[in-house]
Amino acid sequence: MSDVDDRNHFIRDIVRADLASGRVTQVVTRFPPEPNGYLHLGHAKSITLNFGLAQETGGRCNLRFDDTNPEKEDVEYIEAIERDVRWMGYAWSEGPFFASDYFDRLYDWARHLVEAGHAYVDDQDAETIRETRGTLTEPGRESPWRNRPVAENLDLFARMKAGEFPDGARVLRARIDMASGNMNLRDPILYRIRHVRHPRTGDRWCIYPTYDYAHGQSDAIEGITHSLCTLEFADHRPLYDWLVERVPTRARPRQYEFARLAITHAVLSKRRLIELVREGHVAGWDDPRMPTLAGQRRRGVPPAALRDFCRRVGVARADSRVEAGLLDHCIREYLNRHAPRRMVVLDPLKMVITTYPEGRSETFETVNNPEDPQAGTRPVTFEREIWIERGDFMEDPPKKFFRLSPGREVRLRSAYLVTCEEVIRDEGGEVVEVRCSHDPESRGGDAPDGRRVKGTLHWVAASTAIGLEVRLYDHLFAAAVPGSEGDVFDDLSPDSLQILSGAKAEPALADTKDGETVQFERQGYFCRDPDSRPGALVFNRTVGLRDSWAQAQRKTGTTGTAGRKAES
RNA sequence: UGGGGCGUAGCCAAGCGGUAAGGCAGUGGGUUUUGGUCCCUCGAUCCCAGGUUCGAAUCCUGGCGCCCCAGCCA
Repeated sequence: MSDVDDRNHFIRDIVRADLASGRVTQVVTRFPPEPNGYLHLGHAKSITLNFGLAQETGGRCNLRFDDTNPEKEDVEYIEAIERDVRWMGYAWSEGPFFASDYFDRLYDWARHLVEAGHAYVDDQDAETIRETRGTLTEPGRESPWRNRPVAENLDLFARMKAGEFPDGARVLRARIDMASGNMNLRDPILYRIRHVRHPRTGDRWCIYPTYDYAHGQSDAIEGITHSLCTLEFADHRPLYDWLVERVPTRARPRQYEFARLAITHAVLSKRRLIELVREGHVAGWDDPRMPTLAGQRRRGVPPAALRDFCRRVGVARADSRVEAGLLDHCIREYLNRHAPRRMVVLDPLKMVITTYPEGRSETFETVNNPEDPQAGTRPVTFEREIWIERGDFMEDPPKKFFRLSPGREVRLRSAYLVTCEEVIRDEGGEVVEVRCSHDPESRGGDAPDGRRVKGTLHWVAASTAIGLEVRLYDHLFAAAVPGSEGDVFDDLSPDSLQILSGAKAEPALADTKDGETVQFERQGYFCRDPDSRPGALVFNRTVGLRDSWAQAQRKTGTTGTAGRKAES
């Protein structure tokens, strides 16, 4: 994993060429979210691209809210977005900016367009405008108001602004070409009347600029050099250029489009995400199963892993869908080197070491992270009664199962080699306890005679164990491409959340803070959830460890071990 | 039958006329007090068909397939 992005993509080529040719002396990009929803993985790609490009070229990147449609926008989103961008590891030196900061200038520039005969006030209603726009194969028809005198247009536009007309009564349109093959050039609407209170400008305005008009001009105002957006805006580029060339500015921002991010087993459209939240399919915007940045944060995904993911995904113009497994890989790679190890038993089975004296206990210094010597060690208490993972014991094991089974010797991590001598069951035949003998010579986990055991188990001393709730999350959608065969919600996975309430952990786990991610040895990475309270910890599974044993079992059709799901 | 894009290995993605990078997934093997990590191992002639060229994934022509556009959303 590396934040140094050495791989190339076409936008970086363009940026470097512009710098080399002197077209620009400094790269200025912007990340322009509309505050009408939470940021998600798709935005992470854009954030990484925009801020990353500015960072690596010594330029700057503005956070700019595209708040031109007060009907859908809300301050709640503004705060969430700022928090998420910061969490991704990026900062803006000035601002944040808002398109609404430019409403006055935008209005003046619109008057300028009118004066030059490039825009006019159209009295037609929405329906008429739609009908006269033509179709994909037929040209549109010009509005009867298209050739209105400049003075009249100016007057009407001023009165629109003054609030003299009701919503939808008139619009300001660019005067381009009703017969263009590009629908965006068929006299696109620049301003519409909306008597709606704006989150930031309040009631000062009742006319609001459309995206097409506001975006490019805001770019010009901010001195943006490279305006990066997704593919569906490619058709808007001619309009983007048309406007910026006719408005009184010397700035010449250029728009470049790249393919938006799509991921398997997930849905990334704002509309879908809002439905998931509103209809209660998830616990909220920050549900760990959500592809929102808030959700990923709560899931325990490190921002560095997300940046790495975006880097690996690349930037191109081909529509694509990345496998969710790539994100998992990035998360594991980062956490493997950074997350301290702890022993936690998710599905406890009691083990009594019959040869170990009752009442006695001892402490072992255990390494916190074999990948990071700096992480140090911690003491772990061992005693006669401990908890082991139920799935680590099988009375009648399949071939190559090298965990515990009758007569078999395994290692208890950092402690002793133990051999299963007896199995205790309840009336129902359920195994409730396994009894083992231990080899006192194997203190620490190695036998002095050099004999080897194939299995190493994690365990937790019974008397000092702390209980906790563990939430095992899996893909929200079972289908790789949700909705590809019907309704999206039919593809919601029934197994996306499994709650384990009886897990047992070594005491050191209590020393974590909310949001901290640790590795539960042999199981996966887990992040302490803010729902945690003293004595009632809650951990979310961020991602499971790779599990070649479970994978092999799946392949041979054998039932996998309980509580283990690596999932790709 | 309009306009704009895209098509390189299961999934991403380099390549910009000189004889197919890399990552993920998968395979086989080694190391291992996490069946984790780590280390080796194995895969494509580039949507198709013609053409230009000593030579083409890269240029030309013609097909085929997929995506986007008819919001006073962004």
